[in-house]
Amino acid sequence: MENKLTDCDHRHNPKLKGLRMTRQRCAVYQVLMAHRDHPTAGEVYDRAKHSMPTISLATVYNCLEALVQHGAVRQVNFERESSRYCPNLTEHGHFHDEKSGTIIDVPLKKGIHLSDLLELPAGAQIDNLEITLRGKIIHQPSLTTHP
Amino acid sequence: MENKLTDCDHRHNPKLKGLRMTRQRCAVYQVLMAHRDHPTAGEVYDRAKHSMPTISLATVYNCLEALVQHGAVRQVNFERESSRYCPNLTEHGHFHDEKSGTIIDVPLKKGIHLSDLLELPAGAQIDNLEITLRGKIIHQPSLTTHP
DNA sequence: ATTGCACATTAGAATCATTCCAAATTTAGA
DNA sequence: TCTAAATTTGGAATGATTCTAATGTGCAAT
Ligand SMILES: [Mn+2]
Ligand SMILES: [Mn+2]
Ligand SMILES: [Zn+2]
Ligand SMILES: [Zn+2]
Repeated sequence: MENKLTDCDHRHNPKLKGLRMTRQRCAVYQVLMAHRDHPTAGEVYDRAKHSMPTISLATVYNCLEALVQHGAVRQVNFERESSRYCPNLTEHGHFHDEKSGTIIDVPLKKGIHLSDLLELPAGAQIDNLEITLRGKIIHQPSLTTHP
Repeated sequence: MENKLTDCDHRHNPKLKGLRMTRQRCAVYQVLMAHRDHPTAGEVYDRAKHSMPTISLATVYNCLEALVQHGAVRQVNFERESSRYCPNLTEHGHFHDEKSGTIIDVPLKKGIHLSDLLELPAGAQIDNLEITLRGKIIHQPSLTTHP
């Protein structure tokens, strides 16, 4: 995937409106948008160095924090592992496949209300919800037959 | 709440069956059962020292790990904060009240299936589910009137 | 009740993701 | 262009957790 300069241009990307844009933030943002997976800060650092060999790890942490605060990307945590960063802004949880180590986005079904699922505390105003799943992908024998 | 010696006795507590019981594991387990809140390892350490002043922090970590592996307590993580430990073995999520810092158990409603809520990946076998909420408790003005 | 040994405890050192620091640089609006 | 405020940077600091290796103990089998 090419680096589109407009990715980091406020005029074309409303998600970044109001966030002061630096070369470094642009590079970090493009790293996340390019693969749409869930890299750690260290992995973002490695990828960002391709287009900007002088960027520092501290800056990658700073940029990721700015993007998260701004709501342009999400931070994802599994147990006590390194934080990961997610470019998918739709409501979703995360499935960690223990076999492959992959993290898979798990969309919430439409029209589901939290109060349908949980006995929420009275007066609770929910600012943030995180749903995390761990397990294995079992290969189902295909039901279709090969003639 | 009193320390009941039988808390850590395999004959009276099936949750600990098969787990080799030491004075330290008993003390740590009793700490968790006594308050039924969500202390960090450091907080468990401080409390355990009341009944066993010589216990070490490394041992508290070891005991907590053993109890978690055994399924006798649960480990709970919020973002990158210190792990917390939970004695409630029923299916529930956790609400972190940003005002008070308290963590409140949030029971799952009966008869809810994950597949009702999430578009699970095909063939996913879920070994672990974590639901984490962050927010504030808003005090509702009471609807009852005082004469 | 004794014994043997696999497993547990302990203090302290090591790890390592993340945050902090303070000096140099850059952004973006006036 | 000029300036103030924000950002970047390399390196040091932090802090929760894990590791190490010496010592101690639970408990099943005798
Ligand atoms: Mn993994
Ligand atoms: Mn808090
Ligand atoms: Zn995601
Ligand atoms: Zn709980």
